[in-house]
Amino acid sequence: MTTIKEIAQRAGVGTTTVSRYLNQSPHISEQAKQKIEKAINELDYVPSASAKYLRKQETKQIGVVVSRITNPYFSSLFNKIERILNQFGYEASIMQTYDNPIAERKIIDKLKNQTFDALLMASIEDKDYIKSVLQENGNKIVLVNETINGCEKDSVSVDQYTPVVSGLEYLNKNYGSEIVYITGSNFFENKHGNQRNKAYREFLQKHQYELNQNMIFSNAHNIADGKEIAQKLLVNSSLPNAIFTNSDEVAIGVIAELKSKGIQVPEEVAVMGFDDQPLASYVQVPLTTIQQPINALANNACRLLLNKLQVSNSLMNENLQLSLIIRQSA
Amino acid sequence: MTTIKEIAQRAGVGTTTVSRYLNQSPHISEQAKQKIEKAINELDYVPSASAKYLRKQETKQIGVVVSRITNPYFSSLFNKIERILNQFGYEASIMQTYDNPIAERKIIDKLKNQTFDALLMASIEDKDYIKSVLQENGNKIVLVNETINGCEKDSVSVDQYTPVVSGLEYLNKNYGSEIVYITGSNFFENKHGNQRNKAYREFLQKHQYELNQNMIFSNAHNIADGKEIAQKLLVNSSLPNAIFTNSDEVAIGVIAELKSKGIQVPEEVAVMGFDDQPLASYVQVPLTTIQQPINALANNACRLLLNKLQVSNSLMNENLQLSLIIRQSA
DNA sequence: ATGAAAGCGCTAACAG
DNA sequence: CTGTTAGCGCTTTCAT
Repeated sequence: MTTIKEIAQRAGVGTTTVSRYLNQSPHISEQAKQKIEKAINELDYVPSASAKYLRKQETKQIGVVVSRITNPYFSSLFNKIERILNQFGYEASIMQTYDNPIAERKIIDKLKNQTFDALLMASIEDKDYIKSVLQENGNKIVLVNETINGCEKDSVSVDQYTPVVSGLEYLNKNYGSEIVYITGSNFFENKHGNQRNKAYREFLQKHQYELNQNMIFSNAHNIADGKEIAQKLLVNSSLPNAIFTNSDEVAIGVIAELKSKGIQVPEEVAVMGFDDQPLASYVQVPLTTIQQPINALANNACRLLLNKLQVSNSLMNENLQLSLIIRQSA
Repeated sequence: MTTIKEIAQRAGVGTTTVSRYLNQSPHISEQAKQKIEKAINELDYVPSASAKYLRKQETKQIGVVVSRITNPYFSSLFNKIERILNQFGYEASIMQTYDNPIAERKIIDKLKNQTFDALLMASIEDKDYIKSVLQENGNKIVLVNETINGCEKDSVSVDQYTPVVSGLEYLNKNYGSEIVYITGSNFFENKHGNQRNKAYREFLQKHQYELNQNMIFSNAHNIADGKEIAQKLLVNSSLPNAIFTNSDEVAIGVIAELKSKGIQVPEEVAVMGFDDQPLASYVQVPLTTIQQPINALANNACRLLLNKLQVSNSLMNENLQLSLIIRQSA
């Protein structure tokens, strides 16, 4: 392993000068520069990351926390974030929790142990814990499309309430009042924190529909979960008019299972997705879904983070709005 | 920032003892243990990663290089790799090149600067460069489903030649001899390195079909590329019998464009995917495709890497085989 | 424009 | 079972 010392010796200068060269400090003689460059090339020298980090007490690395990278909403969001952050001299890494609070804690440890200078969290498991971390490290975490009561200033998020109400009203008007509701959270435990769940509750209240536990499904995340829910629905004597899901992937699973049993979508049951993932328009029944403004979300999140880190930037605050995209599934 | 020294002071022991505690060394008195635990909790201490890495000259971090995380083949592969590596005390990070050799070099620098102890490369841009790196750091890189001439022992890969021939023969037999060929590489520059391209060339030769430049498309990677190729095809007076693609995403784009112009798939043009990505069976025309044995690939790659790193493991060498999955698109 | 030297937080001889 | 100390490779004061 080549070190700065060896480069210095070979170039016949001090380590300081090499370090200055590495950090493009201005005051170096052309001569020294040449010799250093030569030595670096000859020895294929790359400065040690950990030595630098230890000394500078910063890494310029940002962790982006998501529940799973296979979810296209998260991977698209990450791509956009990475590109923005790179422009400001930061590097981004995507970290997944697999919806597991223990994995989440390990990632938070990487903030505390200074692997990351800061974290962008697009997914949260243990709100109480994250809240406590936020108390200590308020300027090192930004929540992306996630909220914690009392931490509003650390969060960049789209109002989820209004579009969910619109989606439900759309379903109600066009397909009927029996609407199954699927969430990735736990509907009954998570009574207050979740805007989408709140929207469903209040939609029911407004129309004086009764809350039916059998029409609510929690903890759904992927295609397999969607299939499973559809199977449960299919054992009932009658099908609902519509199904409101929390993610396109879940919707895809629901539709696949329904169609495999000969049920027509949306004629017999309408299904609404969420996110508008890249493949939403290419699946067997193109998805009617609620689109996340991913680019604007990424932009605003990076803007808030850079401000917290006190790096000057000209990022503008973009308007965040979810919109209903009507295709064929509902 | 809390340091080991502060913990030592507060607990009334030396730093060594704290370090021993941190590294679960056996010889510590119960009393010391208690005091250290107390101090750690009170101060919310997490050991600095860079200090540890610098001192130990290893990070237990493995980088997994892919061209893009949004490609489900890569993200599924990464997930499997991550789980395996975790079992052996390593952590994995997914790094994307966006098909850009400069980004690739930056990732290689992270190997040289010791951010990563080793790299698993599922995607390669600059073969000559990677070959030279392999010469210096042969035991720190494993190629996953990529090959470089002369570096066979550093590579774990599925024979791509045979299944491509099978796929082409299948198309030829069922749909006719005019088969468009799409690759993610550059077909005409990359004459020898690519098994899939070689299979196409030899398929043509065997049947004495002529190689038609207009039927070959290079550098295709995603849905948009697929659409674009289909558009080019559509301006011709006659359509080919079939289209052989290099990835399900490209196939999805091709099919979407074709169908939007009223062309029936596979009746008018058959389309074959590649990879068997998770969504392959859920798209508008379920994809006939060639399945990558992702789990086995991940297993064998990790096995080779762990062996190179001299960590004992009981991973068995699994049989690697691509298989043709026939659904509806061809 | 350049160098000597201190020190970032940790681990591992070594000594006891 | 425990502590002292050197040193991993780098940046940064402080001289000159």
